[in-house]
Amino acid sequence: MKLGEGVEAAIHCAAMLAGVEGEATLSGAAMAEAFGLSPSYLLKHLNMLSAARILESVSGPAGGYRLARSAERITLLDIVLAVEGREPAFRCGEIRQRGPAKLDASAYVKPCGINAAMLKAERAYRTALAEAKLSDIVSDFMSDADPRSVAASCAFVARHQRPQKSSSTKQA
Amino acid sequence: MKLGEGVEAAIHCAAMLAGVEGEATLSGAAMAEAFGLSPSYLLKHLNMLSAARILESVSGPAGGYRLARSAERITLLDIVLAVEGREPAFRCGEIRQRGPAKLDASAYVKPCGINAAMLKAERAYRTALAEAKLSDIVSDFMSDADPRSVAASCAFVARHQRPQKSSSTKQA
DNA sequence: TTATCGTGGATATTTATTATCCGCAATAGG
DNA sequence: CCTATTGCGGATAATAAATATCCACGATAA
Repeated sequence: MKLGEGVEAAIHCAAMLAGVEGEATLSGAAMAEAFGLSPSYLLKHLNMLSAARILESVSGPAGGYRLARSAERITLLDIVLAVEGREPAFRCGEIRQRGPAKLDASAYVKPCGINAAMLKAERAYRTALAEAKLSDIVSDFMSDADPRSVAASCAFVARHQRPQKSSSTKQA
Repeated sequence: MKLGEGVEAAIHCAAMLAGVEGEATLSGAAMAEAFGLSPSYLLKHLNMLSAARILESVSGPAGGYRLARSAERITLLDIVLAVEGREPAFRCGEIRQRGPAKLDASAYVKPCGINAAMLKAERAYRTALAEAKLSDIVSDFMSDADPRSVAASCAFVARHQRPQKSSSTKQA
C-alpha cells in the first residue's frame, strides 16, 4: 500500500494557495519552484485538482491557480481522491470463485466478507481524511510551525501571487 | 493508493487454513489451485506470512502450511502488514524544505502537519483492520455465504489437508 | 533412497509511476 | 493586432515496482 508522491505535492500546493488574497493566483511554475518539484509533472497533479473542482485555473499571463472554494470546505479526502483516484485500495478479484471446482454463479451473489472487511477499514481511513480540513492544516501551520518557516512561506506567496484584472480586492 | 493482489490471496489462504483440523497442513500448491493463482508467486506471499509468524510451515511430503496461532488471535492487520510491509502509505518527502529559499534545518524540527494528518488517518485504517479477526471472517463466511460455497470450501479442505505423523488429533 | 515440499535467490515479464516534451487554446499587455 | 505567458492535453520516454517463473537447496515422510 503506497500513496504516490503527487499527494504530498498537491496538499502542500493547496495549503499554499489558501494563503493567496482574493482572486489572485499562483502559477504552477512558482509552486514547483517553492517545493523543488519538476514543473511539468506538478502541472499534471494541479490539473487533477482543477478537474475535481478543488482549484480554479486562469489562463494567460498573470494566470495560475487559486482555490475553487474556501479552505474550510476542502478536505484532505477531496485532494487524495482527486490525485489518486476514487477506486478503493483493496480490489476484490473474486479469487474465491476462480478455483477448479467452480460453482454456479448464483452461489456467489453475496458479497465476499473479506472484501467487506477491507472496504470497511478503508471507509474509516476516508472518514478520517474527510475530517481534516485544509483550513485546519493551514491554521495549525500558522500557529505551531517555526516562525521563520511561516514568515518565509507568507513572503513567498506575497511575492508570487498575481492579482486579477477585474478583481475588486487589491494587495498592499 | 493501491494494495497488491497478494493481500487478497493471503487473506483467503489464511481463512482456508483456519478450517484445517489440529496440526494438519495444506500445501501451497493446493491453495494455489483452489484460488486459480500461480503457485510460485503465491508461495512468496505465504512465505511472508510464515516469516511474520502468522503461518507455520512443514517441509517434506505431507508438508504445507497451517496457522501459527488461533484464528482469534490473527487480524487482517497482521496479514496486510506482513504482505505489504509495515511502512505507512503516505511518506513525507519533506518537500516543504526543498525550495530555493532554504532555511536553517532548525526551522524544520517540528513535524510537518500534513504528514501528521495523513498518518492519523492511516492509524484509523489500521485500527479498523486490527479489529477484524480472522475468526470473524471465517464465522461470517460459514453463516452468511451460500451453503454450496461453504460446503465446497469445507470439502476442499477435507480433501487436501494432510495430518501430521505425531499428531494426537485425528480426522474422521 | 526417493519423491514431495518449503526456502531463497536470480531473473524475466508486465504494469504503474514519474517525468519530459510539444502543439494548442486562452488571455493580459502593449 | 501581435506577442509573450500560462494552463491543457496528448504522446512518449525513463524509472520503479509488482507480478511471475525457474532452479538449486535442505528437510522429511514413506
